Parts: sequence; structure tokens; C-alpha cells
Amino acid sequence: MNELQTRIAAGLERAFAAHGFSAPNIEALRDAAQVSLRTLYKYYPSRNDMVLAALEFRHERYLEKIFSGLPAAPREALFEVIRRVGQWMESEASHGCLFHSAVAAAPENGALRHLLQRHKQEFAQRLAAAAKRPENEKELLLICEGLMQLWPLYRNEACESALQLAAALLADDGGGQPTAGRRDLHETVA
Amino acid sequence: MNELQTRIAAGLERAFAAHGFSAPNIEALRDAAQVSLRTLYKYYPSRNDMVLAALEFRHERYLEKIFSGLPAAPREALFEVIRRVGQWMESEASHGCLFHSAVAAAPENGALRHLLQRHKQEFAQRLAAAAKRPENEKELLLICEGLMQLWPLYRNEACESALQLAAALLADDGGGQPTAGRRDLHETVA
DNA sequence: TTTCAGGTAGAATGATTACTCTACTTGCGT
DNA sequence: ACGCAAGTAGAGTAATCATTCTACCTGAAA
Repeated sequence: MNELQTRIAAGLERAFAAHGFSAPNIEALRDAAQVSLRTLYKYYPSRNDMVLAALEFRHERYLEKIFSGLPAAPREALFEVIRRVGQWMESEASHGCLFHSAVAAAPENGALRHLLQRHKQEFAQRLAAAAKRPENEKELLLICEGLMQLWPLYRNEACESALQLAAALLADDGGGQPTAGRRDLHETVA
Repeated sequence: MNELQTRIAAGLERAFAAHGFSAPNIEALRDAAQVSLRTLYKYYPSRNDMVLAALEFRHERYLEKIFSGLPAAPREALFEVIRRVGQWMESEASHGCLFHSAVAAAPENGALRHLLQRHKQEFAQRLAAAAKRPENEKELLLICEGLMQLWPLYRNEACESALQLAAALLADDGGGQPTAGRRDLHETVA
């Protein structure tokens, strides 16, 4: 992964984030990457490879931005992650999560679906770890996913809703379960 | 909206749900609609109109399936909606919400974004009404959106997470708010 | 000085696509 | 019997796109 290659990936990410995954043709991608067609194809031999490269690049950038330098206190860390996701949407993803967009644009593409899965699972694990709530990994991911989907509709209010739900989840001891069948707790509740 | 027209819309919905919005070409859509090319274009004069027709059709079908014959008790109604969303994903949308997919596939399309907004807002309103929690409309929508996004990853466990969050929200009296700045409550809390 | 790895610019190709058009059929009201 | 509204079947068109190919440039190592 040399320096030119990452510069290309960064350009590709910008292009796909700005115009989605269907619209930009190769020429537009080349303009965004600021290299010649030949070089572009040298490192990423098909359009699909370009999509994957852009997403890989974004994945790293996203995790860095969300999880670096979080507060140590689990509760505060959780709220901070949610706020940062809101900021990320504001500044970089106002049309919604790029990974979901990519899969939506090419639902038969297995490599893409796999990348989405890895992206979400790594995010969920790191969030659960930061919040010291491994037993609520899925619920925490659900809140963030919901936030990202609501963002285009409600902007900042979506963020406040997510914070409220997170607070409710932390406050909840599992007391008011739907119809019996309490959540299985082989793990300790912090 | 004559009978043939709705039959075509139903076929289009099936095609887009099965293969996404990019893949199917006009010929595939015609096969799904089971009409001639000429008739297809007569009622829906461009591919974009076909997409809109499919989504309109799905919108009606979705609301019908989720909200008809709900329990009267608000708490049970809420849980039942969540379960039905899970069933809907299982049987009809295993690749994720079709409205989000459509917008993701054509993010510059204003009519599509508008339709997405209407769809989500109507769903949110009806859910909040059924759960008798108008002050939590956004939080309830967030839970369902999160559920739909998590579904492809976790299937039924996503549903249980959504139920748990809903229960936590109902149990929560707004006590444990993030960092000061309590939620503004000009509306009464039920 | 020569060589060559690695870059640029952009034309050519072949496949695909949305959409249009022509020609033909069928069922029904008068 | 006839006309016609509304359907089918499918060939034709013009544009777009991903990918490949040709020709040229440049800077540093030998």
C-alpha cells in the first residue's frame, strides 16, 4: 500500500461519498483520484475494486475518528461516541452510511456485503468495549444504526433521541421485559 | 389507477425487492410486470417512474401489514409492531429497507428522497399513536430503523434487541440524562 | 548517456441500456 | 360486419460506460 495508492483511495472515497455509488463513472473517479486512467486501473483493476478500496479507506478513517481519545468513564464514553457519530454524519455522511449505500447499490455483491458486516461488527465491538457493556453490544449498535438512518430526516434531533435511548438502556435493569422470556444473562451486568 | 396498473406496480415491487434498484434492466422489469414494453411505458413513462410506482405500492402494503389489527394496549401494540417489522424483514426485505436502498442507489433524486421522508414520517406517526407515546416519536422510529439495519446481520436477535430497547424506553422516566441539558419537555410525559 | 520503471493523455472498442417505433392481434360497442 | 381502444412482440437507435490500447513524458540509477 504505497503513498500514491492511498491518495487514490482517499479521492475515491470522496467521490463516492459525494455522489453515491452508481452515478460516478470511471472518468469522474479518475478526476477525483487525480491520476491517469492507466494508473487508476493499475492499482484497482476494476470499478468494483475501486469501491472496495474507498470503503476500506473510510473504515479506517471512521474508527479513528469515533474511538480515539475517548473518556475512560464508560457512561461518558458511550455518550461521546454517539455525539461523534452525529458529527460524522454532519460533516461527512449527510446522505447516510456509505457502507449501507454501497450494498444497496449492488446487493448481489458478496465481497461488499462481507465488508459491511466486518465494518459494523468491528464498530459494535469497540463501542461495547468503550461503554463496558459487552452484554449490550447489539443494542448499542442498534442505537447508532438508527441514529445514522434518522440523521438525514431530523439532523441534530436524531442525535438527542439516540442519547436518550442510550441513557434509558443504561438505566434499564432488564425489569420490564415484553412478554416473559427475560433476556438471558450468563454475563454479569455492570 | 386501474387494475392492470396496480398489477404492474406489484410486479415492479417484486423485481426491485429481489434484485435491488440498479441491476434490473427494463427487460427484466417487463418480465416481472408481465406486460409488453409498450404497456409498461404507457403507465410508467420512464424507469424512474417505475421505481416510484414500486415504492408507492410497497408503502401501502407495508403500513397495512404493520398497523392493521394491533392490540389496543399501547405497550403491547408497540411490541407487536416491532415483532411485525421483524417478520416483514424476514419474509419481504431480507436485504434491508427498500426505501433506503432506492435512495442509496440514486442519491441525487429529489422525488425519491421526498418519498422516503414521507414513508418514514407516516410510519413514525402511526407507531407513536399506536404506542400512545407522541413525545417519543423519534425514539420509536429510531428503534425500528435500527432493527431494519441490524436485521441482515443478526436476523432474529436484532428483533430481541429492539424489544429490549423499547422496554427500556418505556421504563425510562428521563431520569438519567447525559450531561445536564435535560430533554426539553413542553409536551406532557404520559 | 542510456535505460527503464512508472507516470500522463486520451482514442478505440465492445457491450449494455433506456427508450422509441413499426407491425400485428384481440375483444367489444354499435 | 366494422372500427377502434388497448394490448403483444420485438427490432432499431442513440448514448453511455467500463475497460484496453497506443503514444508520449520524466527523473533517477547504472
